[in-house]
Formats: sequence, C-alpha cells, structure tokens
Amino acid sequence: MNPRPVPDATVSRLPLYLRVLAELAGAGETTVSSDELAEAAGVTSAKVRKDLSALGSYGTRGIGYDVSQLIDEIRSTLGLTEHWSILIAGVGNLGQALARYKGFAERGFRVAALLDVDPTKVGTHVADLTVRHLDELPDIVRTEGVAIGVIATPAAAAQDVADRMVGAGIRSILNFAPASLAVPEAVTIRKVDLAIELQILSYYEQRDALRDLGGGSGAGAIGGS
Amino acid sequence: MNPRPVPDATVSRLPLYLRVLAELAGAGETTVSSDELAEAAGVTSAKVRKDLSALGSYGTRGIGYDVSQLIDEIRSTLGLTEHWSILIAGVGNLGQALARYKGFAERGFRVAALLDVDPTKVGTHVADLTVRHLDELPDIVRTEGVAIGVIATPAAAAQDVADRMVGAGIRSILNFAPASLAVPEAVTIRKVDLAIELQILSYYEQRDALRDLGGGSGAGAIGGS
DNA sequence: CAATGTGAAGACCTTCACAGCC
DNA sequence: GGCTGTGAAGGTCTTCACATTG
Repeated sequence: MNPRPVPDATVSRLPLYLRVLAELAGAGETTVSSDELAEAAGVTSAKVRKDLSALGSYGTRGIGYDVSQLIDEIRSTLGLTEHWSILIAGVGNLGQALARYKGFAERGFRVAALLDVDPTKVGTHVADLTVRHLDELPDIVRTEGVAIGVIATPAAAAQDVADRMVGAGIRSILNFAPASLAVPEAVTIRKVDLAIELQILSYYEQRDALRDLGGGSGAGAIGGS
Repeated sequence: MNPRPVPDATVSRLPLYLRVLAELAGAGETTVSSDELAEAAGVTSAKVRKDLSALGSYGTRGIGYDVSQLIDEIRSTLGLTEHWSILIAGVGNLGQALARYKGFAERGFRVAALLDVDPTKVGTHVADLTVRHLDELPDIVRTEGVAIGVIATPAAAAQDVADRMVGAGIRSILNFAPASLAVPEAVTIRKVDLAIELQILSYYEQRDALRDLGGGSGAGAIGGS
C-alpha cells in the first residue's frame, strides 16, 4: 500500500538507468528491453528486471519497457519531480569546479549559493553566483529552500560546516572532504573521497600485477560501468 | 599461504582506516582499540575487527592495535608502498580541480600528465604541468610508468578515452564522466558520478519528508561517515 | 515466441556474542 | 579486565531459471 521500500542497492542504480533512458529517448527509442538497458548501463539484465519490478513498474512481456513511462516512474521514485536547491560550502578548487559543473542543472539541481569563510573569496563571483559568508547559511537555507548541502572544504573545517548545516535544518549532505563526519541519525550523508578511490584501485592494480606474475589467487575485474 | 583474498567491502574501507590511523599517529597515539577506530571512522567495531583480521593483522588482546604497525600493514595490503603515477584526461573544470588537488600527492599518487584534445588547452600550464595532447597518451604511459588513468572528459568523449587508455596498457581507470564505459574484463574501473550522488540523496530526502508527514514505512539514516 | 516478473538458491556482508588471550 | 579474533546467525543483494503473459 505504501510506496513499497525500494532496496538501497536499487536506489543507487536507478539514476544510472535514468541516464541511459534519457539517451535512448533522445535517440528516438520508445521501448527498451531489460537486456538492452542492462548492456547500456553495464549491469546484468536480471538486476535490471529486479530493480524495475521493485518500483512496481510495468513492462510488457514480449516487448520490454516503455522508455518515457519508465523515465517518469524512476524520476517520481527518486523524488526528481521536485527541483531541489543545493548549496556548496567551500569554494576552493573542488568547490569551484562543482559550482561550474553543468550536470547538476541538467538533472534538476539548482546551485542556490556558494559559501566560504575566507574574506578574500567572499564577495567574488563564481559561475554567476556571489560567494557569501558561511555565517549566512541559516538565512540562505530558509530563503532559498535549500535541501541538500555539499561540503567541499578542507578536512579540518568539514565537521563544523556539517554541524552548521544540520543546525540550519539541512538533512541531506554530500561530503567531499576527506573526513568522517558525525551527524544525527535523521541526517543522510554520502561521501565521495577522491583519494580513497585511487587507493582502492591501487589494491586491485597490485593484486592483478601479482597474479600476472603467477601469484595465483585473484578473480576478475571489479567495475561494471 | 597466498596473501589471502581480502573481501571487496573490506578493501573499500581500508583507506578510511588508514586516514584515521594517520591522524592518530600524528597526534602521538601509539595504540588504538577497535572501538576507537570504529568511532573515528564511522563504522562498527565488529566491522573493524573483521576487516583487520582479514589481512591477518596482529592486534593485542586487552590492548588493541599498534598504530604504526597497522599503518604499515594496510599500506602494504593496498599496494601503497609503491608510488603510483596517474594521468588525467580532460582538463575542464573537474580535470583542473583534480590536477590541483593536494590530497593525491599526500597519499602517494603522482599526477604525471594532463591530457586534452582542445588546441586552446594543449600547451597551457595547470598545477605545474603542461597540458599535452591526448595522442601522446601511449608515449606518456610508457615513459612515465602510468598505472592509473582518470577520465574527466565530457560524457561523449569518455569511451574513446577509455579505449585509448586500455590500448596504451592502463588497467585501472577512475571515471568521472557521466557515462557507462565498456572495458575488457582485465581492466578495473571505478566510477564517481557527482549528479548520481545527488539523485540518491534526493530519494532519501523525499522519503524522509514523506515519513515526517506520517507516511510511515521508512527506516533510519544511510550514511555513516 | 520474446521478454517480463519472481520464487528459490547462492554469494556476500554484517552483526552478534563469546571463547581465548594478554 | 579489557579487547581481540571468530564461529554462527541473520540480512541483503545477486544470480538463476522458468512459469507466465501479451
């Protein structure tokens, strides 16, 4: 009766399908099979079918899925019918790159504000926005209806920024700082650590190098897409 | 007898522990318990113990783990005793930010080259490096001993770049382009899609908003760190 | 007959709880 | 006494395989 709880693993793949479906729609395709979708998304077709059936979606046996219907279905499940406002704290290298990144707007996320504490940065313009002081965070969250906070500060500042965000009512945080953040249970936090990704690759690189020398053991690849 | 196969989930957490341990070492701590490490890394202590025991590491009952020994152990497991060279393809917003990011060097990754195809970019300088043309990729991989390729191009160019990297002998790729890449099985690929992270957050944001209105269903938070 | 939707089996990961050791 | 290391139990996710249906 309730919108059925979508498994976490499925949630994390839905945006992927959405991207592929948008491409298909752009190419004029009107239907797609789980095989085709799987191929394009870099996953297995069984996974696609399980994932899509989890959101109660309608495919047609013998035919496949209706592309535009599926797009609507997934966007609705992910809450993308609403256009979220985000703000970015930390206007260093990464923060600036994120501010200029077109992909956010394309997918319905509006960068409402850029914040920093550095007086040489506050007041400057980046990507059509004026950098404002972190102290303005509560005001901005309220007036702009910000739902998601992005942390792109140095590690040392990240916890303070997270605390301020939580205090201002933000309950979804994307953390790029290389630091583990403590937040109340009701706050959802995701982290992206660039250096950690490289270290993980290092493990598999090393393992495969050993295997090639006859070290035995290891299996195959990891990635998918 | 063989370096025992470390579970993928464990591999993805080891860099996290390493970061925490480095902080502890910097603060002069010589031992750490699984509880303390778990707290600082944002995971459970059982997980920490399972993870560390997977790499055969020695803790001391009643005491905990020796910080510097554990650092060595993890670095060795991850292959971080070697200093890897990486290259970045695509010198747009994100590519430049990555090139300037200090965190890579701090953890032993040397950015050996920046590549692009845009003639207005080739020859310019970014973060002490001269941007070179993508056609030079095979030469650079050979002469610089590049092990990891980072793709920071637009989606449309990503597959071509991946193909070139694979052709040049690179077997580990970190992909920031919003595209699913097909690579041979022997190549390890990881992806980071900034917009996808936001879309995932959108789902939980929406779900929790519904729950707060009495929509029932949902559980707790997701994140950890 | 092509392709979905799904029980059932299997792999993987996490959590529990406690024996064992310093 | 405190903390590790680990079997066992419990979840979650993936894969299989096939009955079902337009």
